[in-house]
Amino acid sequence: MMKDTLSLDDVLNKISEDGLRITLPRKGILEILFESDEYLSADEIYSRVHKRYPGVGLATVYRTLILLAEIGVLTKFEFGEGKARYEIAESTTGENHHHVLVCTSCFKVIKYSDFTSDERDCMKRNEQHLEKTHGFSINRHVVQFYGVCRDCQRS
Amino acid sequence: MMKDTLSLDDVLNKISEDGLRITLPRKGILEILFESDEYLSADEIYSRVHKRYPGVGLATVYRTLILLAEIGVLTKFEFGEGKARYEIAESTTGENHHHVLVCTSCFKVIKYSDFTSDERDCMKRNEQHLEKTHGFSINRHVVQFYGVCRDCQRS
DNA sequence: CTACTTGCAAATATTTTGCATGCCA
DNA sequence: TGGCATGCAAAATATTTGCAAGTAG
Repeated sequence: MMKDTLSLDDVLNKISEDGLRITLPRKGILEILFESDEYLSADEIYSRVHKRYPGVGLATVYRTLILLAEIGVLTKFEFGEGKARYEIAESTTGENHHHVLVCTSCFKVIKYSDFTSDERDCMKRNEQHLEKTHGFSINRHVVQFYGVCRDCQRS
Repeated sequence: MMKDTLSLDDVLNKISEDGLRITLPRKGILEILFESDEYLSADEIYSRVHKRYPGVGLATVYRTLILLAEIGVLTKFEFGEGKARYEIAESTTGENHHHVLVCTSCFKVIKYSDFTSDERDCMKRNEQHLEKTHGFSINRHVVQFYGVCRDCQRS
């Protein structure tokens, strides 16, 4: 039985197990991602990593993000801004549900976890139903509510 | 009480009511969108419109999509491909829920409407809860299940 | 008429790729 | 040491913008 949340060491182990190399850019990028509790874009990650480890280049950030998403330790999101954002996956195997509130005016993203247990049950039932009826193997799901936040409503 | 689904005429009326002009490019783009039941990207819309009305340019397509999304007759989506896709909104005022199954391998998008009524109720309850607790004014929501489709599982 | 729209080309923004060099295991 | 990784620059994509010319109302 796997832990609920991934640690930096879990990820480094996973990288090794997959026959990939643990390098400074990879560690740096993971540090930044683990330190942040927000969805980060590639250039945000780049500027933070590059400040700490000046050798690291933008192309490596992109390549690393793709690779980490492929091995399941990162999740990629898009919120209508025209660029992707990333976050450490909750786990490589278990639940990966991402429920957010997005402001279409300022692109603030609020993750909410105060959903009722029936939302969870409902999504679970649905996932099983869809896997069966459509022959999909489902890995994760995303629930996004789009609207205008309190601050933007005032202006 | 408004109709459930938007017609081309509804949209043209809305454009006029908003003080905007009804032009050939705008009509052409709307024709294409109404004829398709899939999510279309800007360049897909462009090539179809341009074939029918050779004068229409790509920049106009982009500008029109932004404008139509702003007045609420189009909805913009992103499925992790790195580009946006658009669809006629279900209505300018009522329910705008979009539930899909996305293949992360081939980017096939399946809209499903065979969700149980409790999924609908659940989302509705949640929406109201979130509006209250976070002060958002919510316009629409998106539910996306990501996985691998039957065809891609074979390869 | 007049101001909203358009087409085209140029500018941005984001992401990907080629290739010689670097460095982890 | 061998081959995966990296950095840089260039390329590929996607989207936006400036501006003169067109046209709907």
